[in-house]
Amino acid sequence: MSKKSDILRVTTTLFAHKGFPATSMGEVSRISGVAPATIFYHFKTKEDLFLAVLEAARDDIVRRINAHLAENDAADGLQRVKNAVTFYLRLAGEIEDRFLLLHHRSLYELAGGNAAFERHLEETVSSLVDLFHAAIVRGQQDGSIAPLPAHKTALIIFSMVDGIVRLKTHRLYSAGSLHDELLDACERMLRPPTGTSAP
Amino acid sequence: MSKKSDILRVTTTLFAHKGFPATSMGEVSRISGVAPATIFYHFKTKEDLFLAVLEAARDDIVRRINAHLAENDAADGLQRVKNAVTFYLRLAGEIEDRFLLLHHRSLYELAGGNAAFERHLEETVSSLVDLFHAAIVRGQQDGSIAPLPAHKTALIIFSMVDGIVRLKTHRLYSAGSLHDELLDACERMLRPPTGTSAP
DNA sequence: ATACTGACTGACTGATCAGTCAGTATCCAT
DNA sequence: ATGGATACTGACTGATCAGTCAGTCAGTAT
Repeated sequence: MSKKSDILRVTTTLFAHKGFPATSMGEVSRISGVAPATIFYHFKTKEDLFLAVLEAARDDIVRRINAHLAENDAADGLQRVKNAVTFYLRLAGEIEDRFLLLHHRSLYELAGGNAAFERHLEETVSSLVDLFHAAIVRGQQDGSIAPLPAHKTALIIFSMVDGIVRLKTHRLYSAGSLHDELLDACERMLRPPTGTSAP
Repeated sequence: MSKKSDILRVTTTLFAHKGFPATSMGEVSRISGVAPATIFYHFKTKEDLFLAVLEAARDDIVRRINAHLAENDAADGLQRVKNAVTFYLRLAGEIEDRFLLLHHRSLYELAGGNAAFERHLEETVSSLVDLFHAAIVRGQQDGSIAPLPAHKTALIIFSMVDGIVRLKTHRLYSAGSLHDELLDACERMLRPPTGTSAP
């Protein structure tokens, strides 16, 4: 099992930083110290290898999110949204490789012609958007969040947070320092007009 | 000048939809009906061609934004931000190719090792963020926008809007229908606490 | 000992890649 | 008409690509 995990580990960072088409199997072989033919023994094609790497990354992220949610139970829905934003930013810093991987356009192009990639992409986005969606619904129940369309608002917040992560991983601006302003923006965006509170 | 513009036109859509590494010069040649050697006559290398395509796309976008700003003078800063958001979404629909191009990761990877790409990328992001930044500053002067850190807020709004564009161009969810909610989100995020208005 | 297994590999293939080069066609200015 | 620039091309190259294949090897069951 050692060589197979070596291949996965090396391929994760290569695909994350160079993308699918720009990464050659020869490079994976050279860096991991595994013979080219061995890679094709474990993974039938280059696309299969990419899919395996993507699924491992997604599983890792989802696993960490679930662990975080299980351990942290915020006071109200709004606080839970803010917790989720903070956690998302922190996670994107801790396991940058996996986020770079999920942000690659190669993924979207392959999704156009391959059902497995398409399913993977939809599931990934859904599970991340749901993270915010659940918190918003809860906030609307306890009165900490205004009665906005929950799913659309979740998409907007996801776009916003994911966009900041993108700026950060691409080293555009010092996006890390946007954390406080991002939380403020969420609060202003979500809180009810005035003084409305839990029942 | 006909062949050169043929090459640029074909390459724009190919790079936009397949990315830099996955697009071969042979493909550009085949589709544009121009001999491979002719492409290298006009553009010294593949990277040079990519840079030319990117700069044409950026120039096009900036030109359209300037034309829009010259023709539309909103009532106040907040309205100007909302105009900019609407215009950005509309532009991303009208000239999807150019936005797909700017969203490609290849760009960011090339920016890591090539000063010309790095400069291009920074200038592009700046000119788009500035669009929102100028409107926010004006809104803070006329009292329609709360006294938030203008540049950071502009980055957050840019991330949000650009993220929605991404969902849209990648056909994830019906992100086009998020337009109204996006404007609401901007307004809630930006407007002053209560009843503050222009002097 | 024999037979079979999964893990692994070196050597190879045909296709395709970006890029080159010598040479042709078209033009306008002299 | 002629010389020189500009536009263009077919034929080519060496490198690299994803993927194949025949076969080695350690372990294990019979």
